Amino acid sequence: MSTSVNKRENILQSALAFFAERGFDATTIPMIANDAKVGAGTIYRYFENKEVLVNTLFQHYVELFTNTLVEEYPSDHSLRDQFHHLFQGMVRFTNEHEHALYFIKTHNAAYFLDETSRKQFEKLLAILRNFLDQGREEEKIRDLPSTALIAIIFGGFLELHKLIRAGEIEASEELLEGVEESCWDAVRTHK
Amino acid sequence: MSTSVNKRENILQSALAFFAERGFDATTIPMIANDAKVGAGTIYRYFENKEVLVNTLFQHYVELFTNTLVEEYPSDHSLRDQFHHLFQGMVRFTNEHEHALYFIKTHNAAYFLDETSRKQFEKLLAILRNFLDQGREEEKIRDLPSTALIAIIFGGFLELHKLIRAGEIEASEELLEGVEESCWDAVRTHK
Amino acid sequence: MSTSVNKRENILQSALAFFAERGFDATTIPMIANDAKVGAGTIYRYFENKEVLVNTLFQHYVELFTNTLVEEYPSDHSLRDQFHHLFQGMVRFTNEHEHALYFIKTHNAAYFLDETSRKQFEKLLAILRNFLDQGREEEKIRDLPSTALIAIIFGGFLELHKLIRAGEIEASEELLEGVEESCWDAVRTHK
Amino acid sequence: MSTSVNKRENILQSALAFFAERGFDATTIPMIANDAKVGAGTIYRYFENKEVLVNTLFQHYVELFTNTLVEEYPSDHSLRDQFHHLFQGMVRFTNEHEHALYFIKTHNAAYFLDETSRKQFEKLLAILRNFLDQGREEEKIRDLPSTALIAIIFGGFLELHKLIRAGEIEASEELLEGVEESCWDAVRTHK
DNA sequence: GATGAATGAGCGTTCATTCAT
DNA sequence: TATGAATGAACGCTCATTCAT
Repeated sequence: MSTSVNKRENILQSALAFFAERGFDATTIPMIANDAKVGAGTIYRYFENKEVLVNTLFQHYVELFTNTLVEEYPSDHSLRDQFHHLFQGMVRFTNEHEHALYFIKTHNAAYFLDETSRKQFEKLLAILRNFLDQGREEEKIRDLPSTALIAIIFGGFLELHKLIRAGEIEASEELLEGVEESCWDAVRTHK
Repeated sequence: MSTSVNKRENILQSALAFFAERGFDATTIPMIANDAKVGAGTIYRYFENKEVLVNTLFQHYVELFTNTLVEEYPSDHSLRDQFHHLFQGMVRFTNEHEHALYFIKTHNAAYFLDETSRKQFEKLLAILRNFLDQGREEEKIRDLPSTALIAIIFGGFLELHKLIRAGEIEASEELLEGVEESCWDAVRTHK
Repeated sequence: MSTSVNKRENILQSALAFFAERGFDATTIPMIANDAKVGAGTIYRYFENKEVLVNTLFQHYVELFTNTLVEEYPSDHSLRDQFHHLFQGMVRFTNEHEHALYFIKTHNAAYFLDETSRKQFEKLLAILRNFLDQGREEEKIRDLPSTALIAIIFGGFLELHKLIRAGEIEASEELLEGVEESCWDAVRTHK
Repeated sequence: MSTSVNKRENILQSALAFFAERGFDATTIPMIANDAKVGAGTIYRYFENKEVLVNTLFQHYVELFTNTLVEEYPSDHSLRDQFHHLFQGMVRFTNEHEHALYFIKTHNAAYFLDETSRKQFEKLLAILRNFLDQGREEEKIRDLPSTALIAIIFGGFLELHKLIRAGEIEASEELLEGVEESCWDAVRTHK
């Protein structure tokens, strides 16, 4: 039981790391099994097949990320504060789950995602969209489709994250503040 | 004669579309052959193997994109004009080559790229880096690593492009102007 | 456990028979798998690839044959007795391993043999060469290159063996004694 | 016409060299076509397929060799002289057709030979068998199956020939005389 | 429940053969 | 007649998945 939970968790962690680093298609079940220190067959006791595994992983982390963004959401603070909360959520989530956001980003349009995964991802987008739509009504956010703005924030942050992961730049406090400011300037109106 | 050119071109176009949509590893030679309406073996008359095919494609489009950015570059105009030139280059290139930029973005760090491909891609980055470094000296561009800013522009634009390709938003003149402005605001200093 | 050993052994036996009968290039993995009653993939659990399989087989039987020739070698008997020992070794080895010597003969110069295989085969030749060189010093063996004499014995015996395997002649005690005498007369001096 | 004859001849010569050096299965049609300086398709104007080509070649050279042995056969000379004639025939044939005898030897039991080829080869053996049977009646040839004796001569001579081809020993007059004597001693009775 | 040996579908690739030119 | 571009069957090999232990 406790063993089982651990095994399942080990499998998920190993799979996450490989999917993020090499992608779903370049990752083999033996690789995951080996890294998770379980038999290859054991993976199939916890996950029907490789696609179920990747969807489970995707849904889990999208939900976790969604919760991170939603928790203690400062609805009654300024729009800038709300943006800060969201951006900090990204940062914190990435710190806590090294591979998760990059995995989500590189696999969110993949051919093997099922309905549930796509819907889960939609829910995440909805939160960001709500924020932006509200801001646009107040004329504090640009009159561009929310999806486009999300793309800029998400895309920017995650390409940055990729560089940090690759060791090409260092994730200092200053850098992150600068990037947050940059993203905010990308999104807000400059009357 | 003309047939051969067409076959080679068909293979390249089919491969580009699949690589962009599913990635290199998830794309099989039979998929490409079928889509290009040639026999599987025919692909090997034009390309030594799958890796040569993907490198050929990568180098071709990185070079084409680089040329697009470099052509008629307004060196003596304002930084904003230069940015416009670069952004318009992206837009034009993407209009002319639907899958190319997305393919470049999703494969530029792939394990199967050869030296030439990597160097070719470095040349492209150098152009963008030069632009940003120059602007930073003039204190018109934020004091963030160029790679990070490139990530924001590239990432933002391409996530947007992905949405356009997916048909979720429409690529109107206004939208693109708005996104350009948004990217510019992400990158420039706001005294 | 015992199953695994058997599978490996079955694969080796099937491969040996095909390699001897049709040659390495004309033998396909599916042929071997089918004959050994294993899945094609199973072969790769035991042998890294087809070349490793053929080299394993080659080395195994060359060593076995070498040992057969060396065991209880009558160094202090007459040259004729030594020849008898070697010839009997060939006969016995061929009786115990139907296809092995023919396989060795037809593949000993093949392009796919690795260093170890070549060295192993050299060791076998060295034994025969030593015997002949010693005899030539005593002027009991013809003054022809040892390699040439080995070729005559080996070639003669194995062409004979081929006929026996093909069922065209029967391997009686008398026949073998006659052939031994014939080979000995081919090799020795007739003062 | 003359061109055609040449093309056909070129194809046969190139095929012979490759078959002798690498074997039938390791030889590709493009290899032959390239070496013969004809298009790959051209080969199929002269030979229905690869197997017909190899059978044509086999039959041609077996017949040629047979004729070499039969020509000017000294029926009324001594057995030893007849043997000399046969052995000289082998030598001469090998000098005139570098790859032919080795090709015949390495392919005479191949799975792809047709009925005609096998019969042709049988005819060649019959000549040698006749010689031996006659000698045995006179009690000048050992009482061993003719096929076995042929195997010794053929096997010995051709293993020797292989060494010469490989450059491991030189084909001097003396060597050949010595080998002939050796073969003769292998075959004759030593009352 | 956990394992990993075994499987075979399907991959990338080669090459005998065909056929439009 | 001669060609070589094109084909697809079949190769060697990998790996998701199964199942006896």
